[in-house]
Amino acid sequence: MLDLKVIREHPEVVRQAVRAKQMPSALGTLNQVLLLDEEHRLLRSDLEANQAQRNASSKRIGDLKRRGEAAGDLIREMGALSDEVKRLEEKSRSLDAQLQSALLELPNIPHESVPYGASEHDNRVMFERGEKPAFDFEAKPHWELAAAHGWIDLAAGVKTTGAGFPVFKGGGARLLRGLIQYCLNALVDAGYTEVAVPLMVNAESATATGHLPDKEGQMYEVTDGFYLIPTSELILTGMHKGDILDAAALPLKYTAASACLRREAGSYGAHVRGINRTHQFDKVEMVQFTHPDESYAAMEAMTGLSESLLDALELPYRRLLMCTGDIGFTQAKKYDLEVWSAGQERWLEVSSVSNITDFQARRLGTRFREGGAQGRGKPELVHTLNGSAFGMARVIAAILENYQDAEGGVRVPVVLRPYVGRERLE
RNA sequence: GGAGGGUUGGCCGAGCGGUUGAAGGCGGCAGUCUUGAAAACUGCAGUAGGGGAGACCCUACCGGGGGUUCGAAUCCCUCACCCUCCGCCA
Repeated sequence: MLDLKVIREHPEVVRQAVRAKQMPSALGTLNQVLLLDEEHRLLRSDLEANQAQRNASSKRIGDLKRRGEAAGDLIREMGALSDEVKRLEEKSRSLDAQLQSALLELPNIPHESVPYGASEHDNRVMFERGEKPAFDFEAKPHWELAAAHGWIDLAAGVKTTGAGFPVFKGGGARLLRGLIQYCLNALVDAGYTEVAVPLMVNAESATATGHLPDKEGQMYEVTDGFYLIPTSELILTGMHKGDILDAAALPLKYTAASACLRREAGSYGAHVRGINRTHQFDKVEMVQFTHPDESYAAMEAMTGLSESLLDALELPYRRLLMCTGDIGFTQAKKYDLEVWSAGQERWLEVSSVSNITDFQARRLGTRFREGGAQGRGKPELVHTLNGSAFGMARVIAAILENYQDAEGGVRVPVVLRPYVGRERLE
């Protein structure tokens, strides 16, 4: 959610942001916000004047009664005033509700370093690192390798659940577990606090993080008002809803491994084959709460950390600076990391690091000050960031494809061997 | 699932429907005293919105939302959460 004050004072900035993010429908929302805000403010000053008079008269009635004097006239007078206050309060509530819901539909403002672009084609490749493997045999895509060895059983997933719910078995399951463990340990070593999260969120948290209102129908909605988490970000970020953090404790850094559940409505075709895109996948996520002045530096550090893991896994990758048209609703700036997948000969997005600035924090009410909740001074909104140290499925796809050998087996990346317990999967 | 009890400021804890934004205590900050510290004493301290050049002033907020009333932290309804007991269960 944006700062209403900023919208009011610099509507042109918001207008430009909405255009850059390719959200023309939000232009109408912006105008609506401006109108509702104007109306609401006028109403409030009227309301408050009436309330002030009501309070003063009530006080006088109290005085008169205490002294045993008659207050009948004043009480009769108050009836009308009180009705008016009630009417204005109701109006104000309704306007505020409309304003709040309109406000939820305005996207975050992109950072000045984000290139303008209409679609994913305008993203910029910042650099490419690592050697693409060269084979003297025909490299297979991961789904063939996995099927041949039973590492990933798509059919079993279809039987028990449905398409897009892969079952990992044997070496595949070991590789998955090893990779998760490796990433978590590395992040804990880098100063992140490990968290084990609930797999469902309530609507309030999902709204605060900007995942609701859910126009794309990305989240699975289940009974009792819960949603299955599309990423542990919702929990890691939502944890500090309403908190006033201690400035000295910033940045707070959290990491969690969790299953992620996404509807991915409308996806089809070759690019979703195998485990390129699934409804359920495991992801190790990082979240930071930072001082506003530190968030862009933190973003670089988070991205660098993810990259160092890819370096260690010896996977070739590249970093993309996402353009205005391809960064998400909540995001001010975003980098994607893509790993080269030798069997498919294409880049797979495995990580995405975003600075949300104060967009979530405002809705969450997550602030900081010297001394924390009991401290002094004005609480100020923190900045939140999130990034993945990988969607596991795609990294596994890339490992299978890049590390395959002529015999149809797959070498295990050196750093994973202690976790997987073997040097080669066959 | 059933039956009770609870939710007040950073924390603990008062609070008859009328000067209660809220006693008291703890903790915090500043000062007096002290060579320094402690103790003691004095003072300052919530959040959000609005007005004013400023001193200040107004409004809302006692778990959330509604209601009763001239007036609600106090009465009523409702929802959420927490605790205790029973049942079920990994």
